[in-house]
Amino acid sequence: MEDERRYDPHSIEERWQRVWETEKTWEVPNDADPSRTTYVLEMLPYPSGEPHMGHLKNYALGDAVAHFTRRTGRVVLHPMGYDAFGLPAENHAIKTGVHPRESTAASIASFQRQFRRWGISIDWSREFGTHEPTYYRWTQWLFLQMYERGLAYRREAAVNWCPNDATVLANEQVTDGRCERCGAEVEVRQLEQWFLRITDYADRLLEDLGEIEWPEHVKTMQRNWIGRSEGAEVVFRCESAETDYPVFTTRPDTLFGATFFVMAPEHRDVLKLAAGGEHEDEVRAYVNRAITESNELRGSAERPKTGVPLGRTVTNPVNGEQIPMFVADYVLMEYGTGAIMAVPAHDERDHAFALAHGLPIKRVIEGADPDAGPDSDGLPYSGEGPLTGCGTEFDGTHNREAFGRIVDWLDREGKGHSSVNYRLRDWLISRQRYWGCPIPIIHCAECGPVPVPESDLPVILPDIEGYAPKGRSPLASAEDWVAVDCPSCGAAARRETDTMDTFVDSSWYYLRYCDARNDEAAWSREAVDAWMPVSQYIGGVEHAILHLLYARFWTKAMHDMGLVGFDEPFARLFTQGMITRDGAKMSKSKGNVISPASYVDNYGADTARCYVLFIGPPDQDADWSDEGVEGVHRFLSRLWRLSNGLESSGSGIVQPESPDGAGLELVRKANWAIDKVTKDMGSRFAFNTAISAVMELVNDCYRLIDRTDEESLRFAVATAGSLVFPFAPHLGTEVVDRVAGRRAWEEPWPAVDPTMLESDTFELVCQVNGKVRDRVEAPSGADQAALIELARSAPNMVAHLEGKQTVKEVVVPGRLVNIVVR
RNA sequence: GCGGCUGUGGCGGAAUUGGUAGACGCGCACGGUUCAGGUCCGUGUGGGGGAGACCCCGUGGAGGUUCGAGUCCUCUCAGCCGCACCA
Repeated sequence: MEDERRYDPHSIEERWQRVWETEKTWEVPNDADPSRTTYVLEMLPYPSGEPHMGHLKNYALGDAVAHFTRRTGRVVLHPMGYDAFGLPAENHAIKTGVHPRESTAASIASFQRQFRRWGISIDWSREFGTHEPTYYRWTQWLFLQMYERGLAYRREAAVNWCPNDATVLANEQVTDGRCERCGAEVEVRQLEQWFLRITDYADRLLEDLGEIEWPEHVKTMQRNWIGRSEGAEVVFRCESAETDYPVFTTRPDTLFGATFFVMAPEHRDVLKLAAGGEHEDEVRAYVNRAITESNELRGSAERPKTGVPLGRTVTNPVNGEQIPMFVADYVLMEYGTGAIMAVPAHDERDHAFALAHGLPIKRVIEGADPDAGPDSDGLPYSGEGPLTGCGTEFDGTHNREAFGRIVDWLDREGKGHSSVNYRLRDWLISRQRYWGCPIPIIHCAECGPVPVPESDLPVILPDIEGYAPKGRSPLASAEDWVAVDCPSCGAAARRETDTMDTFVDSSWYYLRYCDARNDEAAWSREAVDAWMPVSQYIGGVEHAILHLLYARFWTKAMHDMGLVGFDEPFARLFTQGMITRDGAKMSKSKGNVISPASYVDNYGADTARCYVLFIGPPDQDADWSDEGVEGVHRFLSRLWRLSNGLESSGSGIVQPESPDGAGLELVRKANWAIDKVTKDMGSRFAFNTAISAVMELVNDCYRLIDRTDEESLRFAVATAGSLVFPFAPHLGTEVVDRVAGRRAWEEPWPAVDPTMLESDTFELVCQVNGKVRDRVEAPSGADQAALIELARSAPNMVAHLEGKQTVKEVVVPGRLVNIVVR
């Protein structure tokens, strides 16, 4: 019934998966010799529904790297876990009433099944989900370590508020200023929130980008996100209020051109300054409107510049001029000091505001904006040039020089100093959500926030009645859980009811894998130092900023606490491209979603895995094609049929002593393939060309099969199996087993026989004036003169050289001769 | 607006250091196997010209450097992504 001549991936794959499962082939010890360890890690999946094509690509990539690395003699840690807390499971619970724990467990089970069917080489002894108390106990512990060192703190902040669902939203839940779920316009509310002090690490996060091998565009994105600006803090005094107001500016060289002064609506002195003045009511109304408006609305640069005068002035420290104060929503409280000096001649925004409010525009740098019309004054001009119109010795000085001199002057006068500012904000980690890690803090009326004692960890996430948001954290409804005694004074107190952002969970999971079953500590320093940093991290670009920045920050914080001995978590990073369908992102609404499971059912895991790697360069987006899958399946079938037609040598993969004719050709091709695949895997992520090299080898086997000796063919086929193993581990194993009687994963990576990479002759390309005119067979060792002679005597060369005068002869040994003529 | 990425046959892509453009796969065409279809095997396949040997053109576009450019430089067009009132 069963056709023996037919490649049957399912029986092959199940058979080897059983071996790997029972022998625990991919498990590694915690205390491996650090000089031999390599840590290969793919970003852990968020378990929601079934794995999709992006997962298949991610883990096929990582597994190829892991397999290849193992066979080069390294001990490889290749673990798996689940980023299990998060909003989708909670939203599902709100809709269906099913506890997030149940839907998450179902999804995890599905991921586990699929990963096993795909044959991914995972050390299952280290598996965990971030929602398990044995994991989040340590998330809480680490949070408290940060709290004790002041790295975690609580303050009031503006957060996104959905008036319809009566809940706070995560930034990720706000799309175009609207609530992702109900579509209501999001408001801003001031609430007490927990933050992690990532801004303390801004400079190190920036500098250490130089030490890690990451794609340049990811580093650039992180640099832009951190947004370091150098400038100065300058003090403007408001005499009538007897208060100094510092501002941050990147252009202290334009200080003489400051003609007004603007404060953010959130600035706490705004109402006080306006009080009693003629604009008091107007200011109050303006501030009230501004602070309830969405960031989305306020953030637009195209928006007209509005604002209200405060009815007071400040003194420009360099010239003593009194300039008017305003409140305007284009100034952000979160950046700098929440107040700015406005230089309308040299700043686009200040210019727009000055025009709208009839304020003076004073040029202090010579130059004109190139985009300004010929009849305009060329303002606002933000370029460089000499200073002008200051009425001091600075006039005529180039602004670059004036920058430093003005800052020095301010410093001497006690009116300012050089300063650095960052775009990066502290990381807001509290979420008014149920399905997350509880923040281990107890609020006591007497003692304030008190950490939960270490011995009481973990603070278990309690079961609750309803998940629907009611204007406060869902956990607040678990009265029995919330009410506790203060660990410090024993008085009645209440637990913190916010949970942590899920990015906290995923900021340290890679450390836990190193020592996943430790119930005494988050990890032992020895285990972590043996494996970390991750040698190769692989995941989607969508995490280029948040996850990858948070994890770097976390590692640096752990390093400073002495918990780890390194301060970058991921030495090398690879970001994979998306798999699209008909050129578009797969989504349920487009109806173009295809699942890996159906392809694994139809063609086997090896075909599905090979195809996602063959489809194109892995860092680029690639479009899925069913015909392409069949092509890869055909290739694997052809390799299987070759192995099926051969008797096993039972003695390993052995290159024949001295093959000749077709046999020699095959042995050479096999060595060429070894060389090609090794280079493609070892020095770049070129899986697509590596697979095509094995295809070429297989094609040559078919081409030469009738003329070659069996030993050479066996060597070529076994080599093909051995080389394809990292991409198609089951078939690779099957072929090496059948033909050579060895277990592919235990075989060292094949070594090239350099003598087989060379041949006696090569094809010499003959050019005249850079154009190919002929090709001739040339001996490999021939010298330049001999090559020129050969080229000149090639038939079509003779025709092109006839009657021409030679100007120059260029020889590239082993490749070509180019004769330049007139 | 700022920053980044990508443009190569009918399609996905290859060309690692400036040295034969189009490897490999898909698709298509023809032939073989087969009762037939499919499978499988083989041959061909950038465009144009020529009976043919061959010739011309060709890597988004325009220039440039070079004996030689998909690759380096300048300008430019198109598409995608990230950030965006950050003083």
